[in-house]
Amino acid sequence: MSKNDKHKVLVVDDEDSILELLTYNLEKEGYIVEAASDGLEAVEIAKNFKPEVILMDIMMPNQDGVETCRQIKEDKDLGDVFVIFLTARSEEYSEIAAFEVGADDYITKPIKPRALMSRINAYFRRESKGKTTVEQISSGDLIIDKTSYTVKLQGEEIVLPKKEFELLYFLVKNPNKVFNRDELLQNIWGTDVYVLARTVDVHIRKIREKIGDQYITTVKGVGYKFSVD
Amino acid sequence: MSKNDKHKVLVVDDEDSILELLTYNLEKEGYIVEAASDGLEAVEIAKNFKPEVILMDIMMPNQDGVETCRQIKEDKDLGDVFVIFLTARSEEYSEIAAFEVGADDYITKPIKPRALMSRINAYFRRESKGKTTVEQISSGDLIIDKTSYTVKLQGEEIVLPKKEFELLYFLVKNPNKVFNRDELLQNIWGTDVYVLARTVDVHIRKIREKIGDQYITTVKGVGYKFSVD
DNA sequence: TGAATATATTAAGGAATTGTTAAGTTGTGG
DNA sequence: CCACAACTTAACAATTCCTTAATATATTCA
Repeated sequence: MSKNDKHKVLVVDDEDSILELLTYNLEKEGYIVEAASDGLEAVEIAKNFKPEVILMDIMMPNQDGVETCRQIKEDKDLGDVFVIFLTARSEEYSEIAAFEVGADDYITKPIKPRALMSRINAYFRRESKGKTTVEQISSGDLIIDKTSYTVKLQGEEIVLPKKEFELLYFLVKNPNKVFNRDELLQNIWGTDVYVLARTVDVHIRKIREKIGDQYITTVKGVGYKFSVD
Repeated sequence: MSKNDKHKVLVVDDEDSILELLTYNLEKEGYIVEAASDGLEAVEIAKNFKPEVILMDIMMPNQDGVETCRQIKEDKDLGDVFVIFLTARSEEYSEIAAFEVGADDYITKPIKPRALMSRINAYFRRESKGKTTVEQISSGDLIIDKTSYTVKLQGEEIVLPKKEFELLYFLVKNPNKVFNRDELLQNIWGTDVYVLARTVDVHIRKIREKIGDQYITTVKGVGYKFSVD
């Protein structure tokens, strides 16, 4: 997962050891994590934190997971959060009760970190798929295809490395618009990656080397743009 | 789903809680649902109810799912019903036994309502369109035959092991599209199998060893794709 | 024009990703 | 129960990519 599209997950459990386990693994995968140790706290945190996924124990003191889920699902600001219950196999909570209040999935304890991560990753992957990003754009004699990471130039197919491709893709998506190096870094490298602005130059050169000099124009003192007549 | 094209689903399981869960979710989606709690009852109900889909546990008292499925498939009035087995992962029932008696799909417990529904909905969507299951696809000088798990390459026939074949098949079915390792795992290994992403590399290498390096392209930092001009 | 500033180019080191091999595991059929 | 094949994991090698830095070239403006 790239650094600039971090997802937010709220974990809720009354056992500290479980919270730690979940938090540790999720953060290792690059998620932003907050933790709550009962249902009341969970609702409070959720309101501000606005997580995309909540991992929550069903059995908790103060307020159980089912009730907490209902409250969260009723809140129109939080309503489309994805709620995953953690249940011990022995627990006699009815699955129906959980799904009636809008739970989306459940995972039985004991928690296997790898399985959990794969499931959460899968969720975010599904989510991001639905969005209609234009996968292929063309400009003049260039065809740029994100699904294959290739650039087609007069019939010839060129595979670009990730950064080069994304840089070119970004410029082509915004034709004739000039971006300075910092803007390009923000958009392609991400907000929390710190590399020198000059790095952009090198990538621009590599792209030009492969597709020719006529597409990307340098605007001195400002930055670069993709030129289209 | 509109009222006049409601579909009929029969659910069969010896655990009441599962029956309830399935019934609840299916009815919420607009299906007409009947329930049976063992194989004998299932056959009885099926004869009158004439469901289009049967969701059935494999392990049941009185008469197990495999035997029940066989009986249903032999009945000429019910023969083209779509049978989906529910299996606990731990169960030692072989997939082969199930498919030999005509099962069409299977789902491993624990049941995730959302995933199940999307699978059933997908089934009915396919049905209404008229199904075309492609068993053989070819690309360039490669012919890939799913019925025999073989790849024909310039006349020479190569038998691939299951995982290798399915991986190649998937890539060929989506030519020029890059998939990252997680996507490949999800699509070939399944959503609830948890193996390391690097396992994909090894399989890719084995495929390349057998068919040559020119077909599968590595897109560094992204994943793999099957390249076609 | 010449100094100052900005970009282009190249090369090199390090970081990250992938390739490859081999050993351990599991499952299957004889 | 053994032998074999398939699958998974782990370790290490090879490669590619990214970043930096150093130098060259180009542009701007006094």
